[in-house]
Amino acid sequence: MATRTQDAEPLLTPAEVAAMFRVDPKTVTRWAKAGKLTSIRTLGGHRRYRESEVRTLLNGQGPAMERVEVGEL
Amino acid sequence: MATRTQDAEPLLTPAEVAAMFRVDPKTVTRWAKAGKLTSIRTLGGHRRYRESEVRTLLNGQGPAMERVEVGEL
DNA sequence: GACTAATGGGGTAATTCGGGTG
DNA sequence: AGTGTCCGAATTACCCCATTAG
Repeated sequence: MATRTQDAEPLLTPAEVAAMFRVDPKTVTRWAKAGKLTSIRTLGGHRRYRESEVRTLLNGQGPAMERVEVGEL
Repeated sequence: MATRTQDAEPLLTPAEVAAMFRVDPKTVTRWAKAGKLTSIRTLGGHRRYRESEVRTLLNGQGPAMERVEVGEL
């Protein structure tokens, strides 16, 4: 492999994840506690979530999934 | 902190969609099970619906097909 | 150090799920 | 085939306040 120097991994705050799932930030916290979401804790104890994982979960289970069947609007 | 993530579409809760259609939330669930509505499940199993799709269906005429934003892969 | 906004933790209602029935 | 209601169980939403983030 290569460079294990710096991985700029986009992290999301609970409010961001909650907005994407249309749920309460507290609910996202419960998911993290339940182990359904990978939570990265700050030094103060707050949680941060990986944007890549959140997007994957939002799409259901397929990262390489996209469709371009645009109809009329 | 300020919003660096705008990859989320507006979602609606079953109660919201049910109120818009004047039906029971259970009926909305049946529509989702029948494939007439795109349902996005939360990590807890609850369903969320796309606000854009619901609006399109409310308008009546068009099919259940709407444009999907293809992210940057 | 002080400030505003958000988060964590706990606890309690409200909603939703799933199946079965009218 | 489609919808409304019943039930039990699970999940989620909103209340409090102390701490953390920036």
